[in-house]
Amino acid sequence: MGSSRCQWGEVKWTGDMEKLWYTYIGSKKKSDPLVISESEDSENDILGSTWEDESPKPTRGKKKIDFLEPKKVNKVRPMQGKMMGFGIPSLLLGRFNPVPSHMQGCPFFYFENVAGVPNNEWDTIKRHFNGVDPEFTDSKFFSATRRPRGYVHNLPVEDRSQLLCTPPMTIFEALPDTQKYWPSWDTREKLNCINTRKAPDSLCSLIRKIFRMYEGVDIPYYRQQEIVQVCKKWNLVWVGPGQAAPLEPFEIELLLGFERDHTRGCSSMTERYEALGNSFQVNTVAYHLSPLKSLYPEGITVLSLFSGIGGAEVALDKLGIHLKLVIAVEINEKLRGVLASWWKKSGQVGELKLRSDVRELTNDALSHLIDEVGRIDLVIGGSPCNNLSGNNRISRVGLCGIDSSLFFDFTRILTFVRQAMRDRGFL
DNA sequence: AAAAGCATGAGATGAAGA
DNA sequence: TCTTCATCTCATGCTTTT
Repeated sequence: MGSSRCQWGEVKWTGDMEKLWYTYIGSKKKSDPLVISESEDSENDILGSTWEDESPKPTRGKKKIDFLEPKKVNKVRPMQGKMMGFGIPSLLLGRFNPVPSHMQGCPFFYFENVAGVPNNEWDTIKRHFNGVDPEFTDSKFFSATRRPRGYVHNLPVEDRSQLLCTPPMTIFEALPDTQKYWPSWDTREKLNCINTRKAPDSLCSLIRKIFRMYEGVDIPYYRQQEIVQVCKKWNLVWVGPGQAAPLEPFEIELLLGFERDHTRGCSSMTERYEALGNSFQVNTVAYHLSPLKSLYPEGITVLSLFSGIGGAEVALDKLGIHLKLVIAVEINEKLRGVLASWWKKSGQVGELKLRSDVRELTNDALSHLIDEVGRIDLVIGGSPCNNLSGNNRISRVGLCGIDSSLFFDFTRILTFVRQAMRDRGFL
């Protein structure tokens, strides 16, 4: 059942292919119309007549699929919403509680993590920041990719500004070469969230085969929907006729607001995808950090935790804020190298201090460090999200997870630094 | 040894409908 | 106001290939 004998040209649709296809779509349902469609004769499938006669029965618990042509075009979703609406925050001023007085002032702090966390962990995060509300922002308002994130900070929100160099805001603007291959029925304007893994080539060749199967005839609407579904799920773009492919690292770099080949220093493609998937979207962060420019005309001293490929540093630099001194803490040696090479390449004249592990920044170590540097103006970073991300099906256990628990080092370090600044009269 | 392929859903959100 | 339904998610661990 389901294994079809129908054949178009050289390509035969086998049971194995079908199984793989549905694995990639992510559907558990084996009673989807694909099976029905190819059980009997394939002629009707191609012509689509079967599907127009078939009245879609919205059975409970099953996924409803439109068999007919779409009646209306995609609606534009309103940009505002409730607490989790991910609007541009300046439009929502007054919605957030003010930062408690004892959390205001020097040093500023800026913490980032994924928006969709289990167990109401944002409440826990808020509690560990002494009641500072997270601000939820989606990078789709600053770039061509989605990236819904929560940011806890005590930065001023008045007089924010975006980078003068506005990034491409749509897929076609970001990837103009792909436009001529984009099927009309793939109506995406924004890419989904960049993650840490590349889509497998087997999926892309499967899509190629499907296009070859329907060579000369229209691809049925339900099949178009399936293809769009996998493209969304795996963030594929069209790089040839009927040919979808994952984003190249340099494309992700540009989408996230970095220079091309920013992560060239990584030791492998796998590592490069992983580092980029874990990174900030530079323009979004720059928007939040923009008020710092007028506050620190002489330059800024930054403690950057979980630095990764240096999204925070790049954002500050793009804002034109002079980096007097950056203490960057990053456990991956290659990524420290990426940051160091950017530091040199971008002509920084300030000092870059590299540390490897936030856990090694004990109170004693911090004390020494602060004696050495004097004053810290900004503590910034995003702690590991693997135990929080919805993509994790194995160990999505929350903040207590083996990696995500490093969050508590962020607040521990922040508390110590704030106290030290207070002791030195910098508050 | 290193890199890539492959199999693995729940849970939250928000729009639309009842 | 309540229900339904589509949509999306900074991934992990094992196996296979290079």
